Amino acid sequence: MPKEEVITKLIPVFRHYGYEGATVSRLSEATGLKKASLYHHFQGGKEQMAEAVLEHIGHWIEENVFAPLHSNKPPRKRIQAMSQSIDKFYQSGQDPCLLSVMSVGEADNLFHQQLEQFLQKWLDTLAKTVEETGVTPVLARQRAEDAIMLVQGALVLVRVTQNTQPFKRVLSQLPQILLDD
Amino acid sequence: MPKEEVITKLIPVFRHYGYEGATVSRLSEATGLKKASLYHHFQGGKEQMAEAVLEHIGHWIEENVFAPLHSNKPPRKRIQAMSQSIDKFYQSGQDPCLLSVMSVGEADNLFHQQLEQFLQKWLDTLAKTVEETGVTPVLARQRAEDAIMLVQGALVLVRVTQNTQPFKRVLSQLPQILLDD
DNA sequence: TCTATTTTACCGAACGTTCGGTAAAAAGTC
DNA sequence: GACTTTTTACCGAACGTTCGGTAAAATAGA
Repeated sequence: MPKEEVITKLIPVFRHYGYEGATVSRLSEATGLKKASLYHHFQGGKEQMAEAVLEHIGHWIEENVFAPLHSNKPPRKRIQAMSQSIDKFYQSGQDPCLLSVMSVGEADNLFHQQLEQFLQKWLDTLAKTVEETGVTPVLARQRAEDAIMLVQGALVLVRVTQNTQPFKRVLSQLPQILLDD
Repeated sequence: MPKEEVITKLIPVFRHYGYEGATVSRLSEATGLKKASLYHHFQGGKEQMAEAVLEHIGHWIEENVFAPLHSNKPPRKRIQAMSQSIDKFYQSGQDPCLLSVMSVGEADNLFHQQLEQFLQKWLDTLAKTVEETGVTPVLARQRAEDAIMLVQGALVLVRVTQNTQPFKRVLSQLPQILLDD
C-alpha cells in the first residue's frame, strides 16, 4: 500500500480519538495493516504516524485554505474560497479539528510547536488579507482572531449538539465578520 | 480525606489530560491516594470519577454562571456577572474546558448526553436573557451561539498560542455581542 | 471493638514496540 | 534473458510496561 494511502487512513483515527485515544490497534484496524507493518512504514512509531498526519493535513490546508488568501482576486472572493475549503475540511463541523484534539495532554508536549506555528500562520494570513481593505493592523488582527475563534468554537458546539447549523452560519458570515464590521 | 476534596484534586487531571489521558496513576498522584483508595471512594472506577467531576463542575457552573443570568438586575449586569465567573473558571483561558475535552473519543460515548444537556441549558439561559431586551427569539439564539462559540474558540486559541489576550477581549466584549449588535 | 479508610500486593488485559521470518518485487551480475 | 542478491512489504508472536481494577491486610478514629 502506498504510504500516501496509509496516512490518509490514519487521519480519521487521530481526528476522532485524539493522540492518546488513537491506539496502535485502532490505527492497525483503520489501515488494514498489522501493527508490525505500521512499524515498517513508521519506524518512529505512533509519534511518527501522528507527525505524518499533521504534515499531510498541513499541506492540504496550505493549498486549500492559505493559498486562496494569496490570490489576486478581491478579498471578499478570497475569503469565500477559504470558507468553502474549511467547510469541506470539517465536513460542515462533523469532523473534529486536529489542532484542538492534538493540543491536549501528552500530545501537546510533542506537537505544540507545530500547532502554534500553524495557527500563527493562519492568523497572519487572514489578518494581512483584512488589512488590504484599509483596516488598521490591530483591528485586522482582532477580526482574524474572531473568525478563527468562531470556527473553532462552532466545531465544539456542533460536536456536542449534533447540529451543524451554527457551523454553516458562521462560515457564511465570515466575509461580513472580517470585512464589514 | 473528604470526598469533596478528592474530587477537587481530580478535576485538573481530567481537564488537562482528557478522559483517556487521565490515567488512574495520574489521578492517584494528583490526589495523594493510592489506586485502591480511589476505588474505595469510587467503586465505579475511573468512569465514576469522571462523572463526579462533571457533576461537581456542573454545580459550580450552575451557581456561578447560570444563576447570575436569572437575577433581577438589568441584563447587561447579569452578563457581566457571567463573564466574570467564566474568567475565573477558565483562569483567563489557561485552564482547559471539560466540555470540549470530554467530547472526544471514548469519553464522548460515555458522557455525551450530560454534555449536550449542559450546553443546551447554557444556550437556552443565555438566549432567554437576550430575548428580554426585545430581540427576536431567532436572533437571540444566534447571539447566544456566537457568545459561546467565541468563548470556546478563544480557549483553543489561547491554549495553542499561549496568549490570554484574545480570551480576555472576548469576555469584555460579551455584553456588546449579546446586546448591542 | 467496631467501622471506615488506606495500603500492599497482585491480577488479566491492553498498551506501544520489537523480533524473527516469509513472499514478492527490484536491482545487480553474467 | 536467466540467475543471484538485495530490498521492500507484510505478518504472527512475543516483548516489557502500563492500563484499569481487586482482595486481603494494616491503620485510624469512634
